[in-house]
Amino acid sequence: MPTTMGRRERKKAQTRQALSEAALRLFSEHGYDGVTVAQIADEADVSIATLFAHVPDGKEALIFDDGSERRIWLTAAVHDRPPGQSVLEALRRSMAARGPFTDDLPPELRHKRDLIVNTPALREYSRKLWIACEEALAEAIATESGRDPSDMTIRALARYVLEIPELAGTEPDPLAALNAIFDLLEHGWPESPGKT
Amino acid sequence: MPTTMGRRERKKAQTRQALSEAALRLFSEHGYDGVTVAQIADEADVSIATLFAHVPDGKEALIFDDGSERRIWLTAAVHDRPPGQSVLEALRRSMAARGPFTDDLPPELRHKRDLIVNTPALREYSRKLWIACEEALAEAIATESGRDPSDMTIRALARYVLEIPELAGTEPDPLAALNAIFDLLEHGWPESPGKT
DNA sequence: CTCTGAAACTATAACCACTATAGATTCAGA
DNA sequence: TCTGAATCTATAGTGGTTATAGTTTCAGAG
Repeated sequence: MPTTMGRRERKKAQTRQALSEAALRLFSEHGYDGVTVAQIADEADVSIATLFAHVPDGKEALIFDDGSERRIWLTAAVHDRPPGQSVLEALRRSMAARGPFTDDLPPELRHKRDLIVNTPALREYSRKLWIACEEALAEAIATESGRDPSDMTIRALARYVLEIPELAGTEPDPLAALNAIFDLLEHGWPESPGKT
Repeated sequence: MPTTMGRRERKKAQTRQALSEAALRLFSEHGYDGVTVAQIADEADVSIATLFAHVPDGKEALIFDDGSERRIWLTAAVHDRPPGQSVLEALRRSMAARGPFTDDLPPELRHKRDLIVNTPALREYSRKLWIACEEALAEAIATESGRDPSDMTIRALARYVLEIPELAGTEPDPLAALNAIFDLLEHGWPESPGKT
């Protein structure tokens, strides 16, 4: 067997990519709500049934991958951090280099990111993909900090970290927002005890 | 004008309540996905068009109110807290007495709460209602703590607090989970600096 | 009390996302 | 080469949701 997949899987990947590109092109041109899945299927030259066979999560999932890349990337960021660096610091730096927080991206990806951030349905689905990593991230943090993985504090921390892209992504200065949020998570809410 | 509304608004409220009750009854009996909006409209003896006129947010919104009650309740919890009590402490106590965190409720409301917690679509919509209060809560916190309302730290705090019902609601001991999360928000993530 | 206009309701038809089914084609491995 | 599974297709259907146009019901003005 050759290292490249067989013709079958190659065609499958081609079809999936054609759908992804068609969707991104049409969304950019007419807006998310201005495009029907029928148009996308047409543009990619497949039937509607085929479209849904490739993208079981529906219309919003068309321009995303299946999310496994995110999960791997996250757990790696936690486990492979340099010595002496805290888990939160590692997550902060990794996130800052990614997603909505840097403009150091090919223009094509920037356009895609802007489309996602400015389209509620896509932003929400992006959040879903992040949240789907909650368990994996919680496990990674539990391992690294020697705590119990069922500790609610860990689950909450994982959730709150994964919520950051949606929370900070729409801010005028996303990177500053990201840093402010990580500061909150590291040190807590700095309130003077109460009113007089 | 009498203190009670006119017949018109009374009938409107009646219809809305009939829809709400019909939906709750049918959801409880056949599950959320086992009921169509047509059945609900039928049970409430109105047309489908009328159903959507009363509940513009769609099927999931049928058993919820419009969310304004939540908003009022939240801002009151912050502004009317006893002297010497911190904002987070006030929110912690208020939330603990409500929603998924106490069983001190009429059995009818308990059933409704269980239905919501166990039905993904309803749980998600409940979260939406909470998040819709983010801006109001952020403003309240900003006022009480003398900070700038556009401070990202405040927005994040508000968001994280409003995320608690969904985060802790499914835990075996929701109240303990709620307290653990509030501890995290108050004191931050207590991590030893890093690995060797 | 009556008129008038707005609001609520209705039936109907349509749109769109999504699913189910059954059959045709294509490829992989025995 | 043969067999079976995967892919794709057309088709028809379900269900949520919206638009339209017309009818009934009420509130307030005169």
